[in-house]
Amino acid sequence: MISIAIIEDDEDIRESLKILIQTTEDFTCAGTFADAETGLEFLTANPADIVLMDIHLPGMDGIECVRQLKSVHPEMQFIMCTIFQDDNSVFNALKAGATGYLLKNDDPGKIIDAIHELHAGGSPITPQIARRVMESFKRPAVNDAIHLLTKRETEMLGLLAKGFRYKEIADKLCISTETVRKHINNIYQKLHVQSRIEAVNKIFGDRS
Amino acid sequence: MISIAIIEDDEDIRESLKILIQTTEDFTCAGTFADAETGLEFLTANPADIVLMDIHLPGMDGIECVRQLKSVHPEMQFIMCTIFQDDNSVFNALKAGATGYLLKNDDPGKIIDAIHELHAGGSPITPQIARRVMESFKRPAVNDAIHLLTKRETEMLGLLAKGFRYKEIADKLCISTETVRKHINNIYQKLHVQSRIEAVNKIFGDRS
DNA sequence: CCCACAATACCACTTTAGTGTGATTTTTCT
DNA sequence: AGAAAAATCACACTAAAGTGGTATTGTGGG
Repeated sequence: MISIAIIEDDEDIRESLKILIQTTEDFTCAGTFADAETGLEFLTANPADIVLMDIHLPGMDGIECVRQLKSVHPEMQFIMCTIFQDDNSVFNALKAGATGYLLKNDDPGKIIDAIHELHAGGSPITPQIARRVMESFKRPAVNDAIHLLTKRETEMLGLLAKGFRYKEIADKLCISTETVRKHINNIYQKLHVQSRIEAVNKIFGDRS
Repeated sequence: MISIAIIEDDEDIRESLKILIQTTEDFTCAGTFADAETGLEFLTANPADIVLMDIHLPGMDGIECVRQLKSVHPEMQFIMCTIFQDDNSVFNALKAGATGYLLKNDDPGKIIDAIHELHAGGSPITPQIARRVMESFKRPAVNDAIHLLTKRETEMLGLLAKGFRYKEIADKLCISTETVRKHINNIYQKLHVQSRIEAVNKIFGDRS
């Protein structure tokens, strides 16, 4: 039995979804809420398996609500519901922790499918959204600057990135720490940086 | 007109795909190749719009081939072809730069659809693969360990991650470098690390 | 064959980072 | 108001990292 909660401000849609879920085998409705705050409060204490979450809500929006619930119950799954496919909102929702989404005017069968798909470990999203996710995930592939480095230097950089000391790198590669030092110096010159973390950021990309 | 190249070692499949493409409106076949090396050489000089790439090939595999071609022609798109849905290979192919994939026993219509979808800016992948991509993209959102840190410490860590020296951080925040040193020491103790890069990796996640 | 480059190694020296301890002030929470 | 946590500063010391120069060996490309 999959427990499903609904957070949706439009009463008609909310009730339709509720009925749809209640009349579907294996699905049970864990509660319906008209705003993020109420839903957040209830679901924090009584987690559901899956939440159908409207993106546009009065007060706190659905994306923020996902973020907060996800931080408390990481295993809870979210499907975002929107009127139209606003790529950006959906994308942000995915970043916040949602796993899928559907359009409010999708037919009931599709909604049921999406929930099943999600519960089976899939991610109900359109190819367009998939592409955006993929593009942002396929991080800048590693900066072009890496081509400036030799094989050995690249290897060094990898170990540097992992936080090994010169001595440890030297032992690992069976060379002297002086050689390690030299290689790393060459790397810094090529990349125009003067510390380990700058080199790593330059090649593998910044975070934070 | 969309030009499509095929790299596939099985002659029957290769020819079927070729015929499928040649007989479809708007599609033209830019060449067929039985191995990655030949395809790589030709396509480097004569880029196609889309490449249907087998994953398992004699010699260089399709994933490496994608990686190399993508580095030379970033705009070239790739659809991986596999016999069965080997999640891991597909996932690696996506990391290497492929945008979609299909199964060799998908029916012709589905193959045509996938190509159109790709060309239209979508990403033909199954929900299962989408989920994996999403999960790795939605990276641990910042390690839980960060909750151990105070506001000021988190701020420090952010600057540390960017590669600022203690002195620079001190100037930026108008405090003494001794204070900076102290904060950072506290961070290291809380995270059980003993260097800047380890702390950064612990919180923001490793790369490479 | 020779040159350029990569990889190896050493030394001397400076700077930055990290450790240990202690103390004062400000905030925050109860 | 009072205790706890956070933020501030200082000093002494050690360990690592980074800089600059020099030299040898092997290897691949012209």
